[in-house]
Amino acid sequence: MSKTKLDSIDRKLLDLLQVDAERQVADLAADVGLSATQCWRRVQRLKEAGVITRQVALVDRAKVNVAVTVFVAVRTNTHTEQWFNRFRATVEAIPEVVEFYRMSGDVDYLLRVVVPDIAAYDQVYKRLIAGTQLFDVSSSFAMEELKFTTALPLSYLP
Amino acid sequence: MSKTKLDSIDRKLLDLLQVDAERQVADLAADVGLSATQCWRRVQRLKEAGVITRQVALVDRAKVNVAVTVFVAVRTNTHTEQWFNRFRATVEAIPEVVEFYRMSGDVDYLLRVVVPDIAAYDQVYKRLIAGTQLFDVSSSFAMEELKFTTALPLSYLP
DNA sequence: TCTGAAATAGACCTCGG
DNA sequence: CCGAGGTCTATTTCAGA
Repeated sequence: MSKTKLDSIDRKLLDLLQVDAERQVADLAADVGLSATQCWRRVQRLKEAGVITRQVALVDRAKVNVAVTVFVAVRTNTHTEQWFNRFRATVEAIPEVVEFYRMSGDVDYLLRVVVPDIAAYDQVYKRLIAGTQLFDVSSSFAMEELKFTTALPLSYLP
Repeated sequence: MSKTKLDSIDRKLLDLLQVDAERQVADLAADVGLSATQCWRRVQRLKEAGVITRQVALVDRAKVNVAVTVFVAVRTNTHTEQWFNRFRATVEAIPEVVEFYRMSGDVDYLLRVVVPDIAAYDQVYKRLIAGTQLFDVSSSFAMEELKFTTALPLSYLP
């Protein structure tokens, strides 16, 4: 893996592609002031370097009936590797869990879960605690999603 | 907007496209057992119905130097609409904030922020509290991202 | 060596059956 | 509803700087 140096044109391309990956090469080229060929090569390099990992379709949460977001803060008192592996496997097998972090501080793990309603959340909750022994689980419901973007800020480029 | 009924083939298509939107129609068609034309029509309909909202490029967090994730829990004691509008505008203008929810319970708002390091987070923090009067701000750092997916679970389809 | 224009290949999308 | 062909786009090649 080479030292990926990204200049301002790469940055512009990423900015555009993070918002809409369907744009045509010629179109992008015009926006960044490059020939189509050159632009195509840039995008190719960004993919090969692993800067762009992949391209995905985003789906409307309400339209697939998972409008409810729940954050689940988990604390444990069993800090063994065995416990962790089991917990991790449990969580990864639950498709309703879309994010899963190991945290510093008070809470040990934080999960973001998407479900249709509270009843469905209860099912997920049961699956979670069935897998492993948890010390404390605290669920917070999101009332409204005010911002959600997959576009990362590009002001800190290497 | 028509009542979007999604059958098991739509579900399969969404499942595939949520993971990789670059797959070719003929390829998808083979996987779901449809003719290319029919498959193309399905995907088209999913887009027109707004089930698929758009297609984006996902970028490697480490490669663009925002490897650190911070969750910011915000509490306020100024529950006016004017305050909210100001806060919302402040938050939306900060590209480091990638998620922003209004919560029930103890915490009023939850933000997910991505930055290169703690110093950079401090800058974001300052921008946050500069915009509006906040009662309490509590930051938790993620040590490790164990799971992150943009793919929603499709077991609750309408 | 690098650029960009033009050829090629291949996928999308439309249309007739 | 299906497949075949026309059209458009990505990709490669190649001549020139």
